[in-house]
Parts: sequence; C-alpha cells; structure tokens
Amino acid sequence: MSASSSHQKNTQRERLEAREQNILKAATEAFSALGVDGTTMAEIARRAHIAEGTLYLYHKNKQDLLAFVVQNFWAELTQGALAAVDVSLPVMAQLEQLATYHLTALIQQSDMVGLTYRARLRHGEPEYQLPKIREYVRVFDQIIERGINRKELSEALPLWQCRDVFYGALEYSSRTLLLREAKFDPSVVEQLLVMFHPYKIDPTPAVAAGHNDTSVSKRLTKIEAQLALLLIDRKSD
Amino acid sequence: MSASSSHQKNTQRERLEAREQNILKAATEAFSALGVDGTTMAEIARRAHIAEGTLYLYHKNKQDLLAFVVQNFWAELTQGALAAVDVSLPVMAQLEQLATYHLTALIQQSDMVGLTYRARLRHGEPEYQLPKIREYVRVFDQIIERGINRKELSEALPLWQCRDVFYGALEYSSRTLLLREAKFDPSVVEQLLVMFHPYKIDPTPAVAAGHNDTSVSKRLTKIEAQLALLLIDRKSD
DNA sequence: CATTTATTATGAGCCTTCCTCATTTCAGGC
DNA sequence: GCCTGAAATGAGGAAGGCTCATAATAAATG
Repeated sequence: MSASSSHQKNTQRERLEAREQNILKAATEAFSALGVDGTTMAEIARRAHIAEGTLYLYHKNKQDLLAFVVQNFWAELTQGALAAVDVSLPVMAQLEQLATYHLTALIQQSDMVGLTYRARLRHGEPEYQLPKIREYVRVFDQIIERGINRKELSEALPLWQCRDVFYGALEYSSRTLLLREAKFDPSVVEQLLVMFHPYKIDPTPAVAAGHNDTSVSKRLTKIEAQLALLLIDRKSD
Repeated sequence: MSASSSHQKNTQRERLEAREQNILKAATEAFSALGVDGTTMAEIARRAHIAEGTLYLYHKNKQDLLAFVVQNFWAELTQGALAAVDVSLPVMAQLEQLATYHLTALIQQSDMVGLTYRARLRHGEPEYQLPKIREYVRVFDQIIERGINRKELSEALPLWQCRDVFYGALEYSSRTLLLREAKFDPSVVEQLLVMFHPYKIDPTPAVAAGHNDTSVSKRLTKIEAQLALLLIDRKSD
C-alpha cells in the first residue's frame, strides 16, 4: 500500500485495473443485450474470461455489479455533456445543446435507461439516488445558475422544478421517439425551450411579464422595434 | 359453455372471480411491500390462501402476474382521473385538475410506479407499452382535443410532445417530492401550467379576425424566440 | 342416487441461478 | 529455491420459478 515499491505494484495494480475494466465491459454488454434477468453471473464471467467466483472478489453481488455498470454510464455521460455545452453562448443556446445531447444519448442508449431503473432499487427501499446521476444533473443546474447570474433568466425561477420538467420531458420524449423508431427530432428540443420562455428575461419584456393579453398586434410591434434595433446595430459595425 | 344451465355455472364463475380477486390483492400487496425480487410466488400463494401451483392456473408466470397487477392499477387510476376532471371548466383548469390528481397518485403510490417499470420489460425486448397505460394517457389527450375544439388552445400544438412534457415533468417531480418527503406541492402544478402558456389562446383576440390566428401565434412565438437569442448574442459581444 | 366425466387444486420435485468457501495457483521478497 | 500473502477457481449449498402426476371437487348423465 505504501509508495515505496512502486514499479512491481504498479504492474500488479494495472493487471487488476485491466481485469476490472474487462468485467465492466463484459457486464455492460451482457446487461445491455440480455437485460438484467436475462443475464447470469456465469455469462458475465464467461465474457470476461474469468471464473464465476472471481466476479465476487470485485463486486459483492449482482445488484452491486449492476449499480457499478450504471454509475459508469452516467459518469461517461457527464463528460460528454460538459463537452457538448459551450458556456460562452447565451444560456438558452446552452440549454439547447444540453437537451440535444441528452435526448440523443437517451435514444442511442435506451437500454441503459432501463438498467438505471433497475439499479436504483435498493432492496425495495425508498428509491435510492445514484451519486453519479446527481453529478450529471449538476450540468443542468450550472447552466441555470449561470443564466441567473448573467440576468438572462428570472432568478425567482425554482431550479428543481425546471430540472424535473427538463429531464422528465426529455426522457418521456425519448421513449416516444423510440416507439416510433424515429432517431431524433430537433423539434422536441425546440418545443421544450419554448416552454421555458416564461422564465426568460428578454431585453424587452414581451412574454416575460405577460400573464395574458399580449395580443398579436402588440407582439408584432415589439418585434418591429427589436428588429429595428438590430438593424441599427448592424449599420454601426 | 352454453347458457342453458346458468345458475350453477354462475356461482362457479363467481367463485373463480373471487379467487382471481384474492390473487390480485395478494400479489399487489406483496409486490408493493417487498418489491418484485423480494416477493416469491410461494409468498403470494400464502397470502391468497391457495397452493403455489394454483397461481399458474391463473397466470402464466411471475412476469405475467406482475403485468396483471400493474395493468389493474392503471385501470383504476383512469377511473379516478375521469372522476377528477370537470369537463365543463376551461381546459387549463381541467389540466390543473388532472395534474394535481396525477401528481398526488404518483406520490401516494410511488411503489406502483416502480412496478410499472418492471412490468414493461418484455423479456428484454424494445420496451413494451401496457394497453391500460395508453388508456390512462388518453384522458390527457381528450382534454387537449377539447381545448383545441373550443379554440382555447393552439391547434398547431403537437399533442404527443405536450403529453411527454406533462407526464414526464410530473413523474420526475413526484420523485423529487418523495426524496424530500414532501407530500404534495401545488406550486409544481402551477409551474407546469405556466409553461403551457405559449399554447394558450387568450379569449381577447384583439386583432384576430377570422384568420387562422393559431398558426400565426405559433409563428410569432418562434420569431420572438429567435429574436431574443439574437439580441442576447449582440449584448454579450 | 350412483357413476362417469370434466374441471380445478395441490405440492413434491426438477432445474436454474446466485453466492460461498475450501482449495489451488500465482507473484514478489528473502 | 522457498515462503507468504493475495488472487483465482469451481464444486456445492440454498432458494426460488415452474411443471406435472395425482387428488379433490363439481357437473353431467342414466
């Protein structure tokens, strides 16, 4: 455990690490292809080229191994999400990027979503939340926080509720799209963002304050004004 | 099988029906309390006061019994939802009633939601949709359809996307509320309805003549969104 | 009512799977 | 080359899903 004899222990460590990765890969593929109940520990061991008993040196039981697989998935997703979002853009654009990334991922890896539901069950107890999922969700939270700091979003907006709308809507949408065998539909993201409008602080508060009676003509007038503004800006460049 | 000797067959039928109900109740309670994996067929049989083998005369296997339990749950939920919605009110009020009912049910019977995810898995195949859930969802669809017919909602509004936002958001919200041990939060429903505002047609159509103002309104919304993005872009330069 | 036939119920036992543990193999230090 | 602790193995125990030969019960018939 000490760092004195580093070389040998390193190679030793690396071997164990490699085994660990083998098991992860084998288990992920097996669960993904055959489902949790369809996958036996023997099958995973076979795919990882180890004995069944060896599995239990690395993971307490099947449920634990499943949780490990699922956690790894969400950790990777977090990396992807961070890479997909460009923080220099306006927050609504960032949200669009995140939404697109999230929806694409859910569709492409829908089996992992199913596994996630299985992994959450902690021997029948009140639905445990996986730490890696919390981390993933923070990507969204940070965008919203930035938006509030930059005065692009209303700060009265309740973060957790937005989160639930955002992720809930996207997960359900992914299921619908899968059922229709549609790969990805940008209009879903577009639609969702439109629904976030009430919380947007426009430079000219057109919809923001509006409970109702923003009649068509009023809205048109505002658009005309904004357009004019833009055109003037362009000229002065 | 003929209807000639009705009396005896009726009592016979009733006995079977009663057994069926016993099994349903026993299975529902067991699954709900112990979880799918924590419940054995022997336990269900014990609770239903029958032999284990008898279970298999009524349901092909454990998975089938689970599906039966879950389907029954959603069928009952549909009855409740229909009773909770007052079709004489404006559609936004109906949506509020449905959302409140749905969210309350999800919180009170969160275990059933978990069972639903288990029941959907059809031996690892591409996620099967339970018929009774489709029926339940139709309650929402009908409200939206009524809204469009009554010109209270934009008819260009994509039904399935709204559905996903509605149910997705509420399910995620119920999970958050459960995690916080909060029973029910009306602000969640309120919030959600605010987000549906962009699709509301206000009863004061100042300019709106007989034109197809629904599509106009939708187009306006889109233009406003794009404009806002442009303006923010310019500002942050 | 007696007897035959059809339906429904039973639980012992088979098979599969998860997991443990006594035994074996292996790697590194002396 | 030997020794020690860690790592790996797979046979076997335990438990649960499901089947099936048998038994009980109800219905039909003479």
